[in-house]
Amino acid sequence: MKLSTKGRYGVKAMFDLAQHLGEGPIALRSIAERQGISEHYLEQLVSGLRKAGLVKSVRGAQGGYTLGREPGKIRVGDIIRVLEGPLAPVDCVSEEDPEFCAKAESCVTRCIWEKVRDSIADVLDSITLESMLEDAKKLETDRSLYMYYI
Amino acid sequence: MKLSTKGRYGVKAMFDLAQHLGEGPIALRSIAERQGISEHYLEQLVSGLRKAGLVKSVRGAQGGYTLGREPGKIRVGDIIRVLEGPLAPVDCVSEEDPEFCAKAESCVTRCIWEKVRDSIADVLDSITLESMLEDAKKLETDRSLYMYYI
DNA sequence: TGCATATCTTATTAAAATACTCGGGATTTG
DNA sequence: CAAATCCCGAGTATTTTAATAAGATATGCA
Repeated sequence: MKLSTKGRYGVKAMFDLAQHLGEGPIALRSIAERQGISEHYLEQLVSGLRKAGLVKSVRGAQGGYTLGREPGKIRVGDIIRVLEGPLAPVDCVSEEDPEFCAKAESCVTRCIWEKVRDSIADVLDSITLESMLEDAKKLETDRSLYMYYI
Repeated sequence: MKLSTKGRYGVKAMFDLAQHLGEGPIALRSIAERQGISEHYLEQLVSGLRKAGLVKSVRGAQGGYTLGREPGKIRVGDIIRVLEGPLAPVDCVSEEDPEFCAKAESCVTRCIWEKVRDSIADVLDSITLESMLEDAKKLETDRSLYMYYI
């Protein structure tokens, strides 16, 4: 039940883009350096995000990537689904075209995996890049207040 | 974010044992046949479950396995944790000894993985073998009622 | 125009994890 | 004793992961 680096790196990279919103296209190299990710590997991940419309690219010198739409309209769930495939702890309850199983109607364990899938989806779809930016801001002021009292 | 066969087979096998409660020790071979699992592979999984006290073994002819405690006191989460390791979508929020990360205090993505972990744990720890038996019974009567009306 | 900077695309690969398989030993019942 | 069963460790084929590499394409700027 682990996320691969694809999902983790992808969320990091998208959040990095959100943090640099309005600064024009951001080069992958700078994202990779800030987040400590292999640039070439990140390239592959971002390629998928671009095809899904989550980022837009600008080629050539001074090029780079920007968010495909407003941060409030990009959910962490959207990112994870692109990079890790449809949410599903097991294939028979996949969000899209679940694997057929003859016993599905009478399967008790299936109900469990459905609940797990839905609870994960609820969490990931309730968090947007915008809400993450707000959280980061809050974390920042909390920390500076804390420093102040010490 | 997939469960491996270890977790899936393990839950199936434990539920099978619950369904045969009170029939004395159940041989692995019969569980493997009913559930369509490789017997030798299941052996490895059950070995872990035994060390964790979730099943008891009886060696020798007519031997087999029984549940280690009442079905109401065995949560699906207990089974998954034994077979798949501590719940954690990423290592830095592992349920036990999470991987150290210097940026943990100010990490926004970390909060996400914590929420995911907790929501998964909530689901898996709310389901016991006993509640699964009840669900199975209910599914059964629902299906026979349905058949009756056709 | 030409060079530096980027994205884009495909192929290859090393290492790890997964899902078994196999062989043999220990223990108990009939 | 023989059959059934659990117990244990080693070996292995396949798949996935996480990169790495090499080159093609596009663009801004001097």
